[in-house]
Amino acid sequence: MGDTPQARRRRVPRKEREQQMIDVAVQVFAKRGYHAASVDEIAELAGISKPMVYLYLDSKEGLFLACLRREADRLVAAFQGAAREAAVRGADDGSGRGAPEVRLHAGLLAFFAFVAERRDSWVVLHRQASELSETIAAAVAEARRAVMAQVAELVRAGIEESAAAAQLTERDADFVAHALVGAADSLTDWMARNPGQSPEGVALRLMNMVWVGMGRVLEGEVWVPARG
Amino acid sequence: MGDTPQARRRRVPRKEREQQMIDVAVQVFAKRGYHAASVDEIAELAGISKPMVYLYLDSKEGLFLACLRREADRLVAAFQGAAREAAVRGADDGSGRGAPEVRLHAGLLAFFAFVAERRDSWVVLHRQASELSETIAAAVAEARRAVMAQVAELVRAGIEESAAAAQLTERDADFVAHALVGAADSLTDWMARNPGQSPEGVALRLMNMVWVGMGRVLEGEVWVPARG
Amino acid sequence: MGDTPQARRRRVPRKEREQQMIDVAVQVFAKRGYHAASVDEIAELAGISKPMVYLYLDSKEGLFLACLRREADRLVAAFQGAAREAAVRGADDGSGRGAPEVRLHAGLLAFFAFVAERRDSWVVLHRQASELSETIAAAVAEARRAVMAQVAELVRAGIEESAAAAQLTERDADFVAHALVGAADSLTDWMARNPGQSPEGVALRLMNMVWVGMGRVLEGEVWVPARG
Amino acid sequence: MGDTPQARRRRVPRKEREQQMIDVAVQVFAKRGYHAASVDEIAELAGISKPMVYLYLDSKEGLFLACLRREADRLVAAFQGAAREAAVRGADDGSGRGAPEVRLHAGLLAFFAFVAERRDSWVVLHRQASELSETIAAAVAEARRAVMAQVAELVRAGIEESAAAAQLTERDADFVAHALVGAADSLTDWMARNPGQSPEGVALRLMNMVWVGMGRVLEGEVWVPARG
DNA sequence: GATGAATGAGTATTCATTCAT
DNA sequence: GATGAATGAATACTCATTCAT
Repeated sequence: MGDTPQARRRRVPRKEREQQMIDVAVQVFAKRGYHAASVDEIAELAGISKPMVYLYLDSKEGLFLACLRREADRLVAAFQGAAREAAVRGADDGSGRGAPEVRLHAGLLAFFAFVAERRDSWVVLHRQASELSETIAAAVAEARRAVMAQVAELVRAGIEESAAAAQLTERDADFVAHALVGAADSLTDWMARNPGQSPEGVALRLMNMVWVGMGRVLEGEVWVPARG
Repeated sequence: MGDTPQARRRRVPRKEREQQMIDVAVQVFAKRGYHAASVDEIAELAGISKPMVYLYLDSKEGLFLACLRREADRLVAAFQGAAREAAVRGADDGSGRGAPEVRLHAGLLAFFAFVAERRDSWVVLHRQASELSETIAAAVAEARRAVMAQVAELVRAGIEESAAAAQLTERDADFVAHALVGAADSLTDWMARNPGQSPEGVALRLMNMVWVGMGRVLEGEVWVPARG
Repeated sequence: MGDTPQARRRRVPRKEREQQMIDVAVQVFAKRGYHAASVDEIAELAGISKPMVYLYLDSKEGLFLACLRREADRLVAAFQGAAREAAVRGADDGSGRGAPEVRLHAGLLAFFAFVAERRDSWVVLHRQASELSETIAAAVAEARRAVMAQVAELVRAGIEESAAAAQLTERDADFVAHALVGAADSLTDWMARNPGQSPEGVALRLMNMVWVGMGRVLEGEVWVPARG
Repeated sequence: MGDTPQARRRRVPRKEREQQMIDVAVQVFAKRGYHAASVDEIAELAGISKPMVYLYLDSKEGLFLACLRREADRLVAAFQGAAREAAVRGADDGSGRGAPEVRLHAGLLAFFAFVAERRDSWVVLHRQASELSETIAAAVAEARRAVMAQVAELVRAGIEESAAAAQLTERDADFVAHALVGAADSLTDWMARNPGQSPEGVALRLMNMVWVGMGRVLEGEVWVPARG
C-alpha cells in the first residue's frame, strides 16, 4: 500500500505543483501557440488532472500569464543582472559606474545567451506564432525569406564596394539584413506610437544609424568590450 | 426604394467577389488573429454567405493564404518597385545603376510607407499576434515595454555623454531602442540558422554595427539621400 | 419532486455509460441508417451531452464500430453457443460430437431467434439500408417484390406439379422464393470472389442445391432434428 | 465560331440528356452510396450544370428513382425474357409451356449474367452499402466473413461424411455457405412479413430445403437443364 | 489535495437546392 | 436549352470550464 518514493507523489505542496505546471505549459505554449495549446494536453503532460490547473491558476489565461511573468522576470533579471555586474566591474574607471555601452553590451550578451538556452521561454514571450498550420507557417516563412533575400542582396552590394569586402562573407550580409529587417519591423511599432513621424523620417534615421555604422566598421573602426 | 449603385450588388463576377472577400478577411484576421477570426464573421462583413467563401477559397486556411499572398505581393512590389526606380534615377552616376544604399533607402521608405498606409496588411503578414486576449496582449506589451525601457535608458545614457546630446530627445533614444530590440529579436532567427555562432559573437557584431553607427551620427556624420 | 431511483442518474461510471450510449445508438442507426443518424440525436436520447460521446467513443465512426462489434459478438456467441451445445448433447452418438447438420440446425435456430428478438441489432449488422428516404425505400421494396413475385410464381408452378401440392400453401412458395432470391443475392459475392465462375455454373449449382432439395421434400423426405 | 462535332454538344434533346445523367448517376451512386454521392459530382461527370439535373429530374431523390426504375426494368426484362424464351423453347413437350424449373433456371441464369455484366446496376438496386467509410466497411466485411467461415465449416463437415466427398472442394463448401447465409438473411424478411412463424419453424424449413438437397446431390442426383 | 464525470457554446465544413441571366 | 452565382440548414467535432465525490 505504501507509496514508493518513485511513484508520482501525491499531495505535493502548492508552490511546487504550480512550478511543474508552468514548466510544462511553457513548453506546450511554445510548441503549439496559445490557442492551439489545450489545457488537456498541459494537464496530462504535467501528470495531474485538469481541475488542479483551474484551482491553482484559475484559467487558461491565468496559466499563460503565469508563464509570461515568470519567463519575463527571468529574462529581465538576466539582462539587468549582467548590466549591473558590468557597471560594478567598470566602477573603477572613476565615473562610479560602467560606461553605458559596456552595460548595453553586457545586457545584449545576456539576452542572446538567454534565448540560446531557453528557446521556449523566448517563443512564449515574443512569438505565439506557431498558432498557424504548417502550410501557413511555410507560406509566411517563404514570404519573410523573400524580403530578407532582397535586403541581403543590397547589403552585399554595399559591402562589395568597400575595401574590406574580401574579409566579409555571405553570412555577414545575412547578419546585417536580419538586423535591418528586425529593426524595421520593430520601428513599425515606434511609428504607431509617434503619429507625427513620416515614413521618410523613419527610413532616413534607420539608414543613418545602420548604414553609417556599417560603413565605419568596414573602414576598420571596431568596438571591443573592455577586458572583464 | 431604388437601389443605389453603391448598394451591395447581387451576382457579382467571381474575381471581384474574391477580392471583396480578401479585403474583408485581411481586416478581420488583422483584428482577431487567425484562430480567433471566424469564417462566419468574415462572410457576414463581406455581405455574402459562408458557402461562397468555401466555394471560392476552399477553406479558412485557403482564405488566409490568399490574403497572405496578395499582401506579400503588394509589399514586395512596393519595395522592389521603389528600389528599381531609385536605380534608374541613379543610373546617370556612371555606374549604370544607383548606389546600393540609395536603393536600400528607397526600399525602406517604401516599406514604411506601406506599413503606415496598410497597417492591417502588415499585421496579417507579420504578426498574427492579436490571437491573444486583451488581458494577455496587455501583459505582453508590458513585458516588452519593460525591456524597451531598460534598453532606452542605456541608450540615453550613451547619448548624454556625447556633445550632441542637447539636440537629441527622448524620442531619439526610443527610436534607437526600438531598432536595437527589433534587430536583436530578428537576430535570434539568424542565430538559430547559424548554429556555430556564440551569443558573444552576435552581441559583439550588433554593438559594432549599431553603436558605432550611432556614435558617428552623434559626431555629425550624416547620410542623406541624393536629390531625386 | 423526489428523484426516483429510476430517474436518469448523474455521474455514472464509464463502462455503464458506454453501454447506454451503444444501446441507444443501435436503435438510432437501425432506424435512420449511418449517415442520416445524427450524433446529436443519439446523445439526446441517451440523456447525455455530445462531448461525452466523443470522449468515450472517439467519433461517429467509433460509435458505430462499437455497436457493430458488440452486436456481432452477441450474434456469433449465440450461433456458436447453440452449435456447441448441440454438439455436446449429441456426443453420445459415439462420434464424440454431434452430427454437422444437427449443429448447423442449432446455429440457424439461434440465428433466427436472435433476429426475431433483436431486430435493431440485425439491421445495424447487416443493412444500413434505411439510409434511404421513405419514397426511395418504397421504390426499392417494390422492385424487390416484383422480383420475388416472379420467382414465387415459378416455384408455385413447380410445386403444383407435385403430388404433395395440396398440402402446400402460398406461404411455402413464398418461403422458397425468399430463400432462393437471398441465396442468389449472396452468391453474387461468391461470384465476385471466384472470378473464374461463369453465371451458367452458378445458376446450375443453385438449381441443383435448391430445386433437388425441394423436390425431395415434396416427395416426403423430411429431415428432423433428433430429440434434444 | 462554329462548334466542331467533337465539342461537347450543346442543345442536346431532353431524352438523350436524361439518359446521360442516369448513366453517370448509376455509376456514382454505386460507387459512393446514396448519401455520399453528391449532385455536384454527378453533374460534373455528366458534363452539364446542376440546374439541368434539377430541371429534368427534379431532385436528388428523383434522380435516384430514375436510376432505380431504369435498372430494375432492365433486370426484370432480362429475367422475364429468359424465362419466356425458355418456355417457348420447351413448348413442344406438349404442356404448351416449358417446365417451371427450366424457366426458373433460365431466369436465374439471366440474373447472374446481368449482375456479372452490370455490377453497378445491381449495387444501386440492392445495396447502397458503400455509404460506409472504409474502416466501417472493413469491419462489416470481417463480421460477415466470420459468420460465413463458421457456416462453411459445418457444411464442410457435412460433406466430408459423404461418399462423394473426394470430388468436392473448399469452393463447394463456400458456395453452399454463401447460399445458406444469403437465404437465411432473406428469410429474415419473410419472417417479418409472416409474424406467426417461429424461428424454429423457419430453421427447420431451411434445413430441409437446403440440407436434403445437398445430400441428394452428394448421392449423385443431378439436375441438368434440357438441351436448348 | 485531487479527480472522473459532465457540458455549453462554438466552429469549420458540406450539400441540396434556387435565382437571375 | 443552359449556367454561374448564391444560400439555408444541417452536422461532426472541440475546448475551456465546472460539479460531485
